[in-house]
Amino acid sequence: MYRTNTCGELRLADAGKTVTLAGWVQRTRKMGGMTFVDMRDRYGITQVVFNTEINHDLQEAANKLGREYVIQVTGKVAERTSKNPKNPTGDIEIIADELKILNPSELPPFTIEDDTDGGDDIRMKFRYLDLRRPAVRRNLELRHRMTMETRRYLDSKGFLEIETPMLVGSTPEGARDFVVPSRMNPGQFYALPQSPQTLKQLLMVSGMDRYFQIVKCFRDEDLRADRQPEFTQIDCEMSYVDQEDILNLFEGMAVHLFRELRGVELEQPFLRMTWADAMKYYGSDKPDLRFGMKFVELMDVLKGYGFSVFDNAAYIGGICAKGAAHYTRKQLDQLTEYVKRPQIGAKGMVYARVEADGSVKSSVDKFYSQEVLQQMKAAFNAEPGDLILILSGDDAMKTRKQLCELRLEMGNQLGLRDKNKFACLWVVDFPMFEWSDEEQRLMAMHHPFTNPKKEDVPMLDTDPAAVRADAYDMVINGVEVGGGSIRIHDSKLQAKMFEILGFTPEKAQEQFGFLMNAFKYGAPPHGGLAYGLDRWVSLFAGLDSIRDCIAFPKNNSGRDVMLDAPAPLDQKQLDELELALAPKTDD
RNA sequence: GGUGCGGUAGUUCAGCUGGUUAGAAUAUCGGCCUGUCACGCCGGGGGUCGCGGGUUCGAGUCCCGUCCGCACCGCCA
Repeated sequence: MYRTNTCGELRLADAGKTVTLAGWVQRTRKMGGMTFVDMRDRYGITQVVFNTEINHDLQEAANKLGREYVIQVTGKVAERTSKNPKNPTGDIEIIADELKILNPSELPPFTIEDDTDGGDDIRMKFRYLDLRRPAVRRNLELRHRMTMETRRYLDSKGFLEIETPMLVGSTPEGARDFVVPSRMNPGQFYALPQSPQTLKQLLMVSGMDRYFQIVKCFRDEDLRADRQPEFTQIDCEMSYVDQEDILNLFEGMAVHLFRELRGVELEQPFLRMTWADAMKYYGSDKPDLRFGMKFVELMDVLKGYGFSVFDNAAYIGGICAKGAAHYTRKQLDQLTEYVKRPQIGAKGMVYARVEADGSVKSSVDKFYSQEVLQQMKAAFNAEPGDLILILSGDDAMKTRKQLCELRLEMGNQLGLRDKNKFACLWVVDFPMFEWSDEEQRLMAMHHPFTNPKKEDVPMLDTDPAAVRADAYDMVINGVEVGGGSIRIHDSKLQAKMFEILGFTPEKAQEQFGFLMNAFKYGAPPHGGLAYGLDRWVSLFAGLDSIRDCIAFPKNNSGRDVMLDAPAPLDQKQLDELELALAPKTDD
C-alpha cells in the first residue's frame, strides 16, 4: 500500500494517527536542525517535519530532497505549534518516521506553482508538468464535473448516449475536413467528422427519439483562443419537437449547469432576440449583454446639416457610455485610433459629451446647432456626464460591426465585462443563407439540413436570400456556447435546399443520398442543438482561452508541441497506403 | 493568405537617441540557521541576446530576410 491518506484530507481531528502519504515534493524549507517538506498531490499540500533531535539521519535525507521528487512518508499526525490558515491542512503536520524516495526528479523547466507561468510554449512542451499546477488541474476537474452534470441532466430527460463513428465520409460543404487514408481501399479517404450532424438525424429516423453524445469534432481551419482543430461538443437531437421545446429543454440545462457548477441561479426565461435585431442593435450575432450601450441610429437626426461625412453616409449610429464624459481628448483620440485600425476599419469617430448643465459639447459643433445636439441627446436618453460615440459609413452592416467593436472596447475600458456576471440569451431567426463572394453562390448559414421558417418557404423560389431559418444560438457574455436548428425531415424539401445551394441532383444524391433516402422511410420531425463543451468550461472557469481546459491542446499553428505532431510519414507507411507526396514547388 | 505584438540566464522580465565586463527577480548550487510555510542571512555558478545577412570604428539596440510563439482579420456549413 502506497498511502493511507491523500495530501489534502488530514485535519486536526486526525492528530495522533499514524499515516502514510505519497506525493511530490513541492518545496523544502531547511531551518538547520529542522526541515519542513511540503508534499503535494491532486488533493492538496501537507507539511511534513523532520527533526534532527528525533531522527538525525532522516533529517539529513530530507535535506537532500529536490523539487518534484516522488516520496512516501510515514509518520504521526500532530497539531502544529504555529498554524498556517492559508492551507486547509495547515493545522497539522506529519512528524516523519520513515522517508522513501519512490522516484527522484530532474529539475523541472518551470516551478510547479499557480503564479508561475512558464510561457505558453514551454508549458505546452511540458504539459504533463503544467497540469500538476493546481490552477490548471482545477480546470480539468471542472470539465469533469461539467460532463457528469450534463449526463445527469440529459439522462433525467430521457436522452440516450449513443456513439457515432469517427471515420466517416468527407463533406464538401462547410469547414475543411481532416482526412484519413484507407489502406484497404487505396486512393480512398475517410474524413473525421466536423460534427455528427447527419448521423444523429439518422438516429432520429431510427426512432431513438432523444440522443446525445459528448463527442470530439474536427475542423481543419485556422485556430484562435476559442478555436481548436479538435474540440468537444455536447451533441443532442430530439424527435417530435418544435423550436420552443428545444429552447426550453436546453435553457433548463443551462440553468442546471450554472446552479451545479457555479452556484448561480439564472433568471428565466432567457431573453430571445432575433438575428436581425441583434445585428441592428449590437452589430453582432452574439451580443454581450452584460452591459447596455445599445446602438441608436441617427440618420434622421444628423443628416442634412452640411457635415459631408454624415450627409453622404448610408448609416450613422452611436452608443452612449454612461458616466464616461470624463474621457480626455487623449483617450478619445486613442479610441479613434482603435476603431481606425485596419482590423476594424472605421474612417473616424465623432464624440459628444453631455455637460453638467445638460448642454452637449461635440467634436462637430460647427455643423450642428445645440438644438440638433439636444435631439441627439434625447435619442440616446443621455444624461449629464454621459459620453456619446458615433460612427458612420456607406455600408450599414460593416459600420454596425465597427460600432460593435467600439462598444466591446468601451465595455472593457469601463470594466463592464465582469467575469462573474452572466448574461444569457437566445438569438433566433437566423437567415437561411448567406452570400459567398468566394464561391459566388448562396451558402447555408447554419447547415443545409436546417428547416426554413414555414412562413418564409414561399420565398425560397422568389427571394431565397431573405428566407429565415428555424435556427438558434445560445449566447452568454458574447460567447456562442451552442446552437442548433429544426431540421428538414422531408426529402423533397431537402432536395430543394441542395438545389438552391448549387448542387446538381446527381451531386446531392452522391453526397447526401443516404440522408434523403432515409427521409423517404418515415422520418419524424426533429431538431437539436450542440453545446461547445470547451467554451462552457472556459466560461465557468473565467479563462481567456479554451486551451486551458483541454488536457493536451494544439498551439496557434495547430501543432502538438509535446508530441511534435503533425510529422512526415515514413516512406514505408506511404507505400502501404499507396500515397505519394507532390513534389515541392517554389511559387 | 494578411495585420499587430513578442523572442535577452533554467524561468519571468529590464536593458533609453547604437558605446567599457549585458542586469534584476526567481530558480539552482555551497555555507549558516530548531517553528518555517513566498522562511531568513552570506557566497557561487549560470547568456551564441531565436537564426542568417547588412549598415557602422562599434549592434541586444538600426535595416533586410527567416524561424518560432501569442492575439486578431480572412476562414470556421
